[in-house]
Amino acid sequence: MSNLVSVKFATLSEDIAQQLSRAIVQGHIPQGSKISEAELAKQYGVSRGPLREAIVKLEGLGLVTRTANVGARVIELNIDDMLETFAMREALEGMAARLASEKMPEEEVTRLYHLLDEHQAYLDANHDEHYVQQGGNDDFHLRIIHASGNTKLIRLLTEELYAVIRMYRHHTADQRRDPRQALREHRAILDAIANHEGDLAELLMRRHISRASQLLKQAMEQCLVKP
Amino acid sequence: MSNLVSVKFATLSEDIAQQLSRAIVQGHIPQGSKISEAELAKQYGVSRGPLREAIVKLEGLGLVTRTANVGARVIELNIDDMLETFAMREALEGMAARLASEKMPEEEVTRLYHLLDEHQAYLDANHDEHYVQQGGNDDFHLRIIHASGNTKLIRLLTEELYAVIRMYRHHTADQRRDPRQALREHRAILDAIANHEGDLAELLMRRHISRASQLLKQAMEQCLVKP
DNA sequence: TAAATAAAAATTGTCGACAATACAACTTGA
DNA sequence: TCAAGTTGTATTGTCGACAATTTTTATTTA
Repeated sequence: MSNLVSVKFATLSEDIAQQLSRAIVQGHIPQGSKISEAELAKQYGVSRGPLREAIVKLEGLGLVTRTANVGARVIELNIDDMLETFAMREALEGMAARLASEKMPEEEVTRLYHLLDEHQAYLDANHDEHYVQQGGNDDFHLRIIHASGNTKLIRLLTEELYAVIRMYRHHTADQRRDPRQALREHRAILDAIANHEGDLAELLMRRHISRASQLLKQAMEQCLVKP
Repeated sequence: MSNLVSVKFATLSEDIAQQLSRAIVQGHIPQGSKISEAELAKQYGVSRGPLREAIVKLEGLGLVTRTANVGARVIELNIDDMLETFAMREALEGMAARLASEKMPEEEVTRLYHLLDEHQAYLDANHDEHYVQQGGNDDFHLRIIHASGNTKLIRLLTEELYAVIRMYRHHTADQRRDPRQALREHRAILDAIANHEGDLAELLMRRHISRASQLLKQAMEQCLVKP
């Protein structure tokens, strides 16, 4: 009986999985900590069955690691793992950008240009304070991913990889020291997509993500924000 | 109490997940069929608990889809899904080839050349009958993937994506009509890796996989081998 | 006959209890 | 004192039973 709102899902298991995922991503359950079934079950007011099922799902998402007869632990963030994750993200989002440049409808291109204009305006108004776009519908990357039209790719990126990616964002200090640069890169990517230049869109997206991973790496080297 | 050998895993859940996975990939449990918890539990001689856990894992692997209060169904293979899967595979294995060209040790390069020679000899001896390399240690692709050194990439490709990919291989007729062409492509990829030409290795791997998906598509259009 | 409703059966979701395993503390013997 | 073995406790793995939901079947009505 802990968390604020318990959005009612169809089953307890889904509900718990969702809550646990958020708790881990946002650091309420610290990295490397042990997941005690009995404890969490009592905490969330359910029996161990659904909770266990939720943990198995989290293992599939890569948020926890499980060992037989020992239990589950929250993953620990480190630079090597981050680089690995971002290498995969580079490959997959690059492909998404390529596909998007073939399939994105004109209206969505227009809407995305408007979105970038809004971001620009935000930066102008807020003294370059970087905008947070964590998974909302106004996240440029998510829009590109969805425009790829590849449902499997969408699922993998948005439901699996992004859980870990958000975790890295949450646990490291504000790494975007030059949000205008990121915005310029977004605009270049969108230009390529608008012109249906798949190769270029992929290239630019990969560079963009590669650069982000380097920035994140630097941020992690300086200080890993401990929960 | 059905399957031939029940390799003893640490937990029943792992054991069942493994067996179910094989049964689905090999078509012993037909596509689109319903997974009845009670029935399978009796069949494998376990209670519904571990079996349920196994099903949740299979859902994570994308082998079954689950809907609340209704149950799990084996996925149904179709061309669109196949193309989606192979698009992801193209992106990820392309990245793997790129990384492998940076990290693969000389000895492994030599061993892989020998492996390709063996394949060549096999084709010469067996009248171009295509060699089956389903997930064994002599699978060229798996060796490249492992040489990438990216553990997350390895896990995703070998444990998740390849389950579905093997399923497509199993359920479609012999699609490789020109195994020598595939071998030539493998050799070209390995050449690029040996020369540490990451860009080229990635490009060639992507072309290779793209070509394979086109062949598979043609095979599926002609006849989907029903179980 | 067909559609709509209600009862029944089957299946999934959840729970509490027991068994098996792992880890810690303690004892024993050299 | 230290190593090995033993016991005890805590945690996970598994099970069978009950509750909730869906699907099927039977019944009623237009």
